[in-house]
Amino acid sequence: MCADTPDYKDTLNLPKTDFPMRAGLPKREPGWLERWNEIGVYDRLREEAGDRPPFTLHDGPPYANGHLHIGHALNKTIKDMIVRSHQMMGHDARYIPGWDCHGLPIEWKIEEQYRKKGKNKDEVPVIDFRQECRSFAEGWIGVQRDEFKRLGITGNWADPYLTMDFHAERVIAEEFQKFLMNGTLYQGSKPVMWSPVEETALAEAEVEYHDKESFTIWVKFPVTEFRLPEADVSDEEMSDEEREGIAAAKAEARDALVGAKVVIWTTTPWTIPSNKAVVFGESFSYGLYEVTGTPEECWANVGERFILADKLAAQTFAKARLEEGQWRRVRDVTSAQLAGLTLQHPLAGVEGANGEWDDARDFRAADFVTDEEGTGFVHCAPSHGMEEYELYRGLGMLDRVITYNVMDDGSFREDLPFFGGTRILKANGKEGDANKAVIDKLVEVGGLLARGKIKHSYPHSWRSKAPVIFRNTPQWFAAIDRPVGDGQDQNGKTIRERALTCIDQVKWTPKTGRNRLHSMMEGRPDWVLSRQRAWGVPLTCFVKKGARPTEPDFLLRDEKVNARILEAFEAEGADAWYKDGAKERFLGNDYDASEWVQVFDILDVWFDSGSTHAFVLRDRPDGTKDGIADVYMEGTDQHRGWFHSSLLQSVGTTGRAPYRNVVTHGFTLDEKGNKMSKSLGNTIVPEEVVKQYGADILRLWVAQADYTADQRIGPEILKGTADSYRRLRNTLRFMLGALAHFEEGDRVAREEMPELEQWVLHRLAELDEVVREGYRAFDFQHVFQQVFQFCTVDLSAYYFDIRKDALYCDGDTERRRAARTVMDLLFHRLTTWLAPVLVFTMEEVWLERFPGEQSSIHLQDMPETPADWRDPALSEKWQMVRRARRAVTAALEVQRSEKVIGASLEAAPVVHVEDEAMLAALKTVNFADLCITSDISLTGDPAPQEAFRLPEVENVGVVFERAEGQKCQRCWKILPDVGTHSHPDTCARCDEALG
RNA sequence: GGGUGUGUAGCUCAGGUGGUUAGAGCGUACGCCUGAUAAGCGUAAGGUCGGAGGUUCGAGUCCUCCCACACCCA
Repeated sequence: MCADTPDYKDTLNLPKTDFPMRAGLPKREPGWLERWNEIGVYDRLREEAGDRPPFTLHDGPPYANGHLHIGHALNKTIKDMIVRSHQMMGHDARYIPGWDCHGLPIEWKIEEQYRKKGKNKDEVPVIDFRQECRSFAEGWIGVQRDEFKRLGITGNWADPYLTMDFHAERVIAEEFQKFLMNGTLYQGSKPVMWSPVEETALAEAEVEYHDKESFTIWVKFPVTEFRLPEADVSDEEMSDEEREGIAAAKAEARDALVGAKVVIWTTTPWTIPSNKAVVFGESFSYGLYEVTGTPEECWANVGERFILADKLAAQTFAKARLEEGQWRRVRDVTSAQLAGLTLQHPLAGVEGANGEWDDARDFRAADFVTDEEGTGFVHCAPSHGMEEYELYRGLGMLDRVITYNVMDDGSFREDLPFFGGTRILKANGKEGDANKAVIDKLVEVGGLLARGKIKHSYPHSWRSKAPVIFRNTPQWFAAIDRPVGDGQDQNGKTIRERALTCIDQVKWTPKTGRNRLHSMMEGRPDWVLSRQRAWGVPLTCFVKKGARPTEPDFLLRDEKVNARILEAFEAEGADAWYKDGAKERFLGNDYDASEWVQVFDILDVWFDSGSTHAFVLRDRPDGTKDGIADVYMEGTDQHRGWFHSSLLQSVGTTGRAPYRNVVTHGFTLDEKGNKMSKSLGNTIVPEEVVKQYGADILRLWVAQADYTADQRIGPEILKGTADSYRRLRNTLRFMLGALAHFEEGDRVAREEMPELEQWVLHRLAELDEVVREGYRAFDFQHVFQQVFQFCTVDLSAYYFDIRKDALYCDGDTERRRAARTVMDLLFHRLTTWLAPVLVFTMEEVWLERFPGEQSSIHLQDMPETPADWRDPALSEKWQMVRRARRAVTAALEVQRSEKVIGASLEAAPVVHVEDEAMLAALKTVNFADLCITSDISLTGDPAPQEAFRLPEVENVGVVFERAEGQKCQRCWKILPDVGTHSHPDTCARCDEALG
């Protein structure tokens, strides 16, 4: 540049904006939150909803306990993006956040506080205890609400739903009463972990495992009979010889097996009196063994025969003190033969037993038998073991195998022969006398083969540190295969039938959710509704004193009693159940209170949350018309949790599902795909991310991940997310700069625009469909990826790069006005499309252009796309143009790397186009502008040998030529006419622009 | 131990019904620009498609087994 050439920089229309390149989100986000609060965005959208179609995402309530972790953040962010995107697509999208308030973890915390103060829970009145639980939950609700809001989650935070609201407690009780009245409620029993010391049932989370030394015994169960299945000899095809052979073999086996003893091994001798069966493993190899010699002290006799798993025989005999050579294997025992055996309890027929154990024991194969330890046979006391209980429940034989031998305090019932009154554990938790009594009796009757002690991991009470036992306890169940009988049978008669039918009326995202829930529903047992706890909604019912559960008038079913309970709960909460005189109050004058027992179990908290559809969707003014939610959205673990209990509950009370869509997200893992844990030090806490990067980065991480599967998060991933954010932010910043002082009068109609602008509009029309379809399918990842790539590939690297020349250097030309019109249209679309994800940043961008106290992107809808923007023919033409451009750009790159040129404006290449259609197309556009060269020549002549070609762009050869002329000091193009105009060192265009 | 699901470049993801040298963006390296400047443009490197068998003329895509991780259950 000559010394006397003016500096033209100030005469250009350079981008002008105060929008900062760096966001400073952690500091600035709270300001926008404050602003939305002042505007009252959520409420205003509700007020202005008019006849917008409603859209309701029903919140699955988090547990009101502790600070938020990354899973909470993921969960609520997805929900928020669903709600916001539907709002902006034209719905009235409502969202009422909720909290799950009742239940064990809160009870614990309160008990823990008691222990610190040296107080005992049992000495505190229940109502006081419940009140403390309530305040505890309230405290955490406040904390979590603030933490959720900080993430930019919108919703009715002023009036959330709580499962401990009085109305909620009333509805939960009311829903329970529906099960009471329609006959699906019944009392049964089930083995649970029971602490004899505290005389209470324990949940899995309330036990801890410690090493414990236990008695271990090997017990003989005599074989009394052997019978092969009839089918074996009645086969018509069989010859007489075969028949005789089988009969002979059968007789031989019978001689060998009857009188032999099946040996079981157990570490809980006290369960032997409750034994009802023995099971074996179908695939193990078993043998018949005979004792051929014995040492001095031994409980086996010469000639005694035992059936054992071959793999475990030697070690069993060793425990019985037999030495090598004092026993021999006689023969195989096949599983078919095992199945033909009949067993007897070792105490059968013993004098003084009063026939207690005389019935034949059930004997069959089961899949929980192991051949790793023991004998290959497992003794079953289904009252004291989960696996055995499940086995016999599945067989429908529970009534034959359930015993009631063990009392609350761990003692045997008084009338149990030999052992009545003995205790498994003493009151102080130490070993009682029951095990010894059982062992002694077995020795006395010759029922024991061996004994020993073993150290093993065993569950202990978290509170008393004493060992626990498995014990069947009375519990309340909802029968899921019994006809409900409420007349709402359009989807089936029983709860299970209805649930299975309804699953197929729901849309599952991802689709695999359907099968997950379906298989669970097919296989699940009756719903155990009762918990022996204090903080929750009680099972509001009465049972007749002295009546058995099977008697028809066992349960009190009276609408008037129910109504009194509900009225009290509505006004006073479920505490009313625990107040003095509650029984008399609710039973009223119609019943003699002394004849009825008030039930004090509380409902499974899954029943609470399973009922939210009733007290939220059905009952709230901002619920839904039909009580059904458009969407339930939770983690995949909720197939067994909330999706499951909500469906069971809803189907049992309304006959249909409470949701139309079920969306699930996976779990959040660390960067390597492992579970996060404090001990591994790989946890990412939302609060930290917000502090370091801002909530928008966390939200963007959610949008970039495939949330339907497990996702990963970690320092590197967050850094990548922040990088993407910056790229996008700068693109928006450029738009803002280009739009400075844009006015309505500058607007140019589509048909007046250059084709390049029309092509951008075509892309916008395409994207509009992608965005809306994506949001409707809850597929944020696809939406964001498409929009983001559009911004980088189509805008930043192409359209913006090309139009910088016109935007900066043109005077008030139609070309420039068209470009700015497109910028404006882009602005409205990009901001609204991205607002559901980047709630803070899009507000910032929006306010930069449309400041104002009441202004907010979140009050906007996504603009409709005019039908004529879509122009497939134009699009096809411009794909061709862009292909040719790629060849030119690549050709220039060669010159650049060889230091022939720096900027592309130094070039004016000759482009040989050997395709007529392409040549014709290129001639209709300003190809030099598109390639950002000072000039370009188009020719149909065949390209010379030395021309540059791209293998993927056929029929185009580029011959490099340097641009002729001088550099225009204003627009930097190199043109021949520079210097011939009134403004020194300018080209014609710039000269005119300068006026 | 059982059931379900996931596994494609450093990162986030595309890859209808099996068919040419497996794609994109980000990041990285290098170059250009210095009028989007702690920015912008371009080029390049980078993958035994978790592993091993099998079906097929041909498999990231179908089948079997295995491995890793996760969730649910026992």
